[in-house]
Amino acid sequence: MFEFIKNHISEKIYTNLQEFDVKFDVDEARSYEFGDFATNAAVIIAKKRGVSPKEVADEIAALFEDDKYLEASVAGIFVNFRIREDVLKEFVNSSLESIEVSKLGLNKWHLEFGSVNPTGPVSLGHARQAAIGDTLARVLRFLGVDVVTEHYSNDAGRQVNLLTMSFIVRILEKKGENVALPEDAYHGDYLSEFASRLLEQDEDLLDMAQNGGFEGDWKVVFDIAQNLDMEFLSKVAGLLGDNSGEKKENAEKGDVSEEEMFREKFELLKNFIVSVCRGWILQTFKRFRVTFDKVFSEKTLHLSGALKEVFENLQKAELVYFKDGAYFLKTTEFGDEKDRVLIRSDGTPTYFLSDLAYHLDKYRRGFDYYITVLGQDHHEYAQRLAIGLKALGIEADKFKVVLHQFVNLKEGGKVVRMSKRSGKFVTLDELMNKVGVDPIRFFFVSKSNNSHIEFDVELAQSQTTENPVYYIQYVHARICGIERKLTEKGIVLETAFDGKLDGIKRHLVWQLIKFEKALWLVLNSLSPHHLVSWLMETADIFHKLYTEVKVADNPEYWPLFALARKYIAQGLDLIGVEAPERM
RNA sequence: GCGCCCGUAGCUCAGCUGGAUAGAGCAACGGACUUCUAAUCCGUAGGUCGGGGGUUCGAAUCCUCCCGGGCGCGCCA
Repeated sequence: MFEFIKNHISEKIYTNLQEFDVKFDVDEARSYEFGDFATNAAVIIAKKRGVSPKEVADEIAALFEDDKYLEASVAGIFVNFRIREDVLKEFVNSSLESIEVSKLGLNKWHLEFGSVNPTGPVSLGHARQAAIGDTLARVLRFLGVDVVTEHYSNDAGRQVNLLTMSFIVRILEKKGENVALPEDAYHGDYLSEFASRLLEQDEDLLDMAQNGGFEGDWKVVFDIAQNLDMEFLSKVAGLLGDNSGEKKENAEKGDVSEEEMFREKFELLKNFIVSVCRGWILQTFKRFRVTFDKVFSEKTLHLSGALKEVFENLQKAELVYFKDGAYFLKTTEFGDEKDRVLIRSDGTPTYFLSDLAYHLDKYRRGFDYYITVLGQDHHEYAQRLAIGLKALGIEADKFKVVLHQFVNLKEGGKVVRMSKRSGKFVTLDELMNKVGVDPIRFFFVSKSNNSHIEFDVELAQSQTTENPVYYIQYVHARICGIERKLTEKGIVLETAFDGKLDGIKRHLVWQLIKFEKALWLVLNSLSPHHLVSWLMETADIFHKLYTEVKVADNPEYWPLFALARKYIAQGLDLIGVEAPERM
């Protein structure tokens, strides 16, 4: 409806005034008092013609004298439009059937978000990323887009080796060994807990691992854990290349098969603990009402030779050179300030190379757009990635990165520093335990992506009733309450609207029409907060209407309430927040 | 030093593809529950839109400089 009327206005002006080469705006009027829509066409066209804006404004207004949908009025240099009452009524009655919005068409979009190293719990930063990504996915789907959501799991490389090493240390601790956790290891308590549960053969831990993709033999993992010793740990340390000075001399002498066996054990342990962490992460996201169509493992790219292929393609294109023992990509040829390493001097691929392989994989799966939601700290990386994609010769402008600012946690008026490796942070699970899902999902998408968020834990706990999310949910609960009450009394509720649409009642209908505008704003900015603004405004108008119109005495207004509930429920669903029937 | 983002009411933030008196929530103050849930409503108060300059008929919005804050500038991911 919104987009339809908008187009109707501009088309009518273009067609009748024949000003094809000017660009003017048609949008919602600045204030509801002025009208529903407004255009600045008069001032733009007047300037071009060299006449007064008033003259053109009158001309435009005259065009709409017998318009089917609108009545126009001139206010200074603007022309304002009001939708006719019968058109509004028609909107109400058809929307009671189903909410219709202009669709985007048959686009296929790929959305990647909530991608995290499977090395620990979900942090608040990732939670914001997931809330944004999931809301975008829901909105896009509502707009008719074919969406695939994907979680990319960085389960290869040094970080997961470090994780495994930390896990081994924790197991040894449980077995009574006197070991210290290295500085750069993962210090969170969860690994210690997982170690205990593994040694106790806790079935729930196995479940978690299997949810995270573990397919190995659980008994074997248990055996390995049982028989871990300090020697094993020292071999692991060598594997990490921590002490680069003492490159393994034992490799020369050591029994090859023994070395292979050690490797195998290490890989299995790694596979297990990585799967546990990934299962945990996915479980947390699920609780946060975020699910993914696909979980993509970085490791599979290494195993399939995808990295090698990308590297060789770049080599063939003569974009790679060898220097200081490492292979560099000539990103400077594409505007980067310096060239980037693809393969390190120790022969291992960088994250950059595997990420290029990952994006090529996405590209080959064939989408119209590829969205990646990342924290603001990745902004420079995002640019480099775009450059890398150009080097690969794929359509880089189909890839869009949505950056969001951080979540700062405040406790006692102080900003809490969060770091995963130190284990000092508040996790999404903990926060959900404290305040529930709804306030968090709501809060994380209620500000623009570019805006920093200050999350005050105490405030969230102590003042939950003052959270705006309840203001919106209360609309839904109130309407459900009325319906219950009236139905109990045996009052038959109207299913079609034919009352008078004036004052606040008309304002509400207009607000519901603007739902479509809010969705398109989300689409164009890829920032979900516009939808929350709409929800707030809608709740505001509804609560006013509620005090003004007593449906019990005026049952003819019931369809307006029913419609408000429908829209509020839809809006809340799109941001992943529940619409309760009572509060 | 370079790059990205931010600076709007006491607090947290909308508004930024230029337009008509700058908005909301919270906090403050004063009212409204024998009436569909007061987790609500009505009212009051609160702003040189960080600062200077520029473009324009018109700037919170665009350009530029300055000040202040966050983040990033690895053969980490």
